[in-house]
Amino acid sequence: MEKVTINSVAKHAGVSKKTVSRVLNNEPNVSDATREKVQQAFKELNYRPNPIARGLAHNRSFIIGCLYDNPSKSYITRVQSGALEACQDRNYNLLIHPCELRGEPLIDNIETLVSTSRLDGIVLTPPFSDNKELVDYLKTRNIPYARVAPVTLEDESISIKSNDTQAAYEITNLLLSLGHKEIAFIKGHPDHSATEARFDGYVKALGEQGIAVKSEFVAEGNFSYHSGEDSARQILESTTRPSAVFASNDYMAAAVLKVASQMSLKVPEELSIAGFDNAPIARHIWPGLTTIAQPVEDMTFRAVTLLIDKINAPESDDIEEVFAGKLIERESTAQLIN
Amino acid sequence: MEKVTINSVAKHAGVSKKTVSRVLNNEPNVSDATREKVQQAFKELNYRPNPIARGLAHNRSFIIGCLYDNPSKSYITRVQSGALEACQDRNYNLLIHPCELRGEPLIDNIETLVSTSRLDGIVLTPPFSDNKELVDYLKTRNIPYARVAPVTLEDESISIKSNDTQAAYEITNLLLSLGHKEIAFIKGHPDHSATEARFDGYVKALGEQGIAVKSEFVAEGNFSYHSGEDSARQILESTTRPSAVFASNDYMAAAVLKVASQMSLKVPEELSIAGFDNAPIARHIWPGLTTIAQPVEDMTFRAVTLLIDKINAPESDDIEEVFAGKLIERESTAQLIN
DNA sequence: CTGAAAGCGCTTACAG
DNA sequence: CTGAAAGCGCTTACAG
Repeated sequence: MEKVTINSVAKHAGVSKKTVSRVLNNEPNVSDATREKVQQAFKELNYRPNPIARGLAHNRSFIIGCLYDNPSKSYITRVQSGALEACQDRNYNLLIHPCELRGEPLIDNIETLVSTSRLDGIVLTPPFSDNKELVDYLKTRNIPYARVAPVTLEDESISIKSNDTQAAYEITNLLLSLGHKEIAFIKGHPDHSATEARFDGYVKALGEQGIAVKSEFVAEGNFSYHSGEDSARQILESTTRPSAVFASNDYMAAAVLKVASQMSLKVPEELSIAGFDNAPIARHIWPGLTTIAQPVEDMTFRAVTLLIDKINAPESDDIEEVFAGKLIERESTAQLIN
Repeated sequence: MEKVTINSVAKHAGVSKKTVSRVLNNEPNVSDATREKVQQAFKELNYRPNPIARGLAHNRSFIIGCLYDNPSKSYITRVQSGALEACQDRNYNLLIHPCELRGEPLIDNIETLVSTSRLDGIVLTPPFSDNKELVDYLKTRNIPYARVAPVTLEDESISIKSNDTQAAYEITNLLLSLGHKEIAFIKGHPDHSATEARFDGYVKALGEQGIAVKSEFVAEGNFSYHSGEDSARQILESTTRPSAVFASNDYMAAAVLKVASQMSLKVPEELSIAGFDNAPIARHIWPGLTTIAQPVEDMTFRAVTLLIDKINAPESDDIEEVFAGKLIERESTAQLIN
């Protein structure tokens, strides 16, 4: 295949390459006749602009980086899918960058990423969305970024929030309305600020019913299946066993279900279980998990879209939006039987 | 931040930019003294070569595309993780390209991808690894590619194979050795050639024991959880119920477990279940699934590594390697009780 | 062993 | 409305 460049097109259309460039970028100041002639040439030669050359001239890479450190593969896939869609809409590429928060020095790692890949912008997912050090670094380096689901860190930047506290409040209220009073809670990873947010919702709902939070009913998990197992044992083997467990993600909730099976506790008859996230496993196990569905794809799509807009109009205002989660009732929760 | 380019380095080190370029690319013909001077300048200025400029000059993008259409998110994540590692080792970037085999015209889609992103190479995962049309297109376009887990399509190219037939044979033999004779099978998606390969292993193992394959024990799934559910109902509600079900991936096996629970069939006491892939769900449900672990990350890592080598030495021979799967026994299979 | 020139395919000022 | 020149940051021939 002979290379088709802006020069071939210019020659073919009998205009200068600058004019071709103008048509390419939908700039004004081209006569309709010329524009059509050039577009005709595009078609006839099957011309595709070379993004690398364009990137060099613009000093842009048209690449967005996506930073994550999350144990949930389904979460990551959903994040990617939303980010990818937003990139494709605007002719950007997506670079994925898994990275351990507690691994090698974070800032060094990101510094290398940014300078070797010349990212135009970066989208932060939990737990990075709340990482002050990182956000500060990006700010001083003047690298555009957007945050997905930040919780604790207030920051003037594109922020697409979820309302974890409200969602956890709703799911706890569901359990309360089913007659449960002894409701245990399994916390997530301490590095993720959603952990506290979800716990707050649980505490708030109990508080409104005048129910005290019992420390033996609160276990420290870390969002992993394994931690859910340990937490479930600790909770279910305590002398006063709860009638419901609210695990702050679905993996841990699935682990509670496993432990319950092993202890021959029937779910939901003898134990109600609720999760969070609506991960695939929530509907792939039996009984299916009552949980909160977060619009993860939509949130990431929005974050990346706003990020790209920002890159192209740096003066624009930073936007903060909240996307609500949705309660999904499945078979793992039921009315308390006395 | 002032931009640090090859020119700044050259000025700082008191040499020409060509010499800097030579040091950068580890070319010979530079005196040790000069080389050190330049490297010193790299450090002092904290110089990072601009890959876009390099790409333009080389007519290279240093980007590898990863093509997939797979219902299993965990499979995709594992593929990505292996590919990413290989790319990072060699300073390439990874572009992910989910794509529906039966969606918009495949070749058009890939044509657009290749020409807009200027991929240097592309790694094909199932079901694309066996897609003759696609492989032919890449060949005529002279785009380097590597195939992960191809089965049916013979092709002179980098191919990292798994041995699905052998693995399915082993898992069927395990069930047979546990005393099972009535073993049902759930097939995968007809577009994936692993589907037939796995079925072949099942047929072979039964054949060696003189057991006929009963058509009512073979269900047509498509690798999705939902298809597993339908298949499980069909099989378990038949008049002569099997004592074991071998589903050709773990999602479908998990669905069999769900249906068994709903029918109050105890697993593994009354029904043994085996899966394939060792997806996370295999150990996240209870009882855990007996399955085959494939070294997916290693396979993809190897494929991408060889692909990048090939890009840099187009004359090199194409390599074909086979990676074996490993049988993992968990709680979902047990000795047949009469 | 080292460098000046030209070029990769596009764009941004600047002219007209 | 259109174009000739210079440049993005690097590399590939070609000289010396």
